[in-house]
Amino acid sequence: MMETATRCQAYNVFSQACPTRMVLDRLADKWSLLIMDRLRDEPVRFNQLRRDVEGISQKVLSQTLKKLERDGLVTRQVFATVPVTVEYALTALGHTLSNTIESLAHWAEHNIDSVLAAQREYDAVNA
Amino acid sequence: MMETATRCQAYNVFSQACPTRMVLDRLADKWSLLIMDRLRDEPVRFNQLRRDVEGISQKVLSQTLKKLERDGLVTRQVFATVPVTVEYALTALGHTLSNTIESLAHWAEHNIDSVLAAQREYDAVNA
DNA sequence: CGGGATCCGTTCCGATACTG
DNA sequence: CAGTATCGGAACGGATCCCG
Repeated sequence: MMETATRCQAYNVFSQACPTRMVLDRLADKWSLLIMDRLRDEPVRFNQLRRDVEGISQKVLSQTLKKLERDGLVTRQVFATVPVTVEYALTALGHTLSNTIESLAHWAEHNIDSVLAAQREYDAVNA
Repeated sequence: MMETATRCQAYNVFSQACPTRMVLDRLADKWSLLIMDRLRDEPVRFNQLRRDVEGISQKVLSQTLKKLERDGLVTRQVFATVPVTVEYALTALGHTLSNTIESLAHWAEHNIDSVLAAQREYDAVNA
């Protein structure tokens, strides 16, 4: 388990060279987790994804999907219809991650009120 | 549970107005999760945090801590020593989130090899 | 020690236009 | 339908200087 030279020790998770941090850095953007969450239950086509993940531009969607595909989390399948159809889906690896994403979403759902309350209080004090 | 007007339904997690997305947007930056992970076990002072979370600048650390404090995830305690001492720590709310963060870190630790392999393969094909 | 203020390059990102 | 290419503004983020 610890034979990989680049793998960080537990006490060194914060080092820049730590691969865990590399993964975290890659996923900690505005859209990646959201897109993966949308793909959790079914394959989705490009423009459908664009409509469902509200607010994302087509450029950024394209870029993000490419990164997720490169990381082995998402597959891109082209169907030779006219016009062409492209389906994006989670890989097996992607599915293992989506469980964690869901727990993050659940935390947010359950604690949004506390967060909003804290923000209001903070803003009231720091007027 | 669903009485809050701004809370999204399960089928609408991707809407911009969804509070779950607001929380996700806030945490999905380069440093927030990393800082919270460092605070998991003990309160940490500003410059110690700066040293431990490798690569973060003092400006960005300061900004990120302020946001985390505003969200009610982190507390800031000032001690009137000379020179002044400031300790950052997780709130109770912050601790409930840190469990999820840890599972994300564990996923990364366990699957980094698969991700790196996928990247190499992708780069080889798209030369 | 724990920041704030400023400057400045880079990256991000949205809008628009175009293509197979 | 599923993208790519280009442009320009906005936001991010690092380096430096300064202060209580």
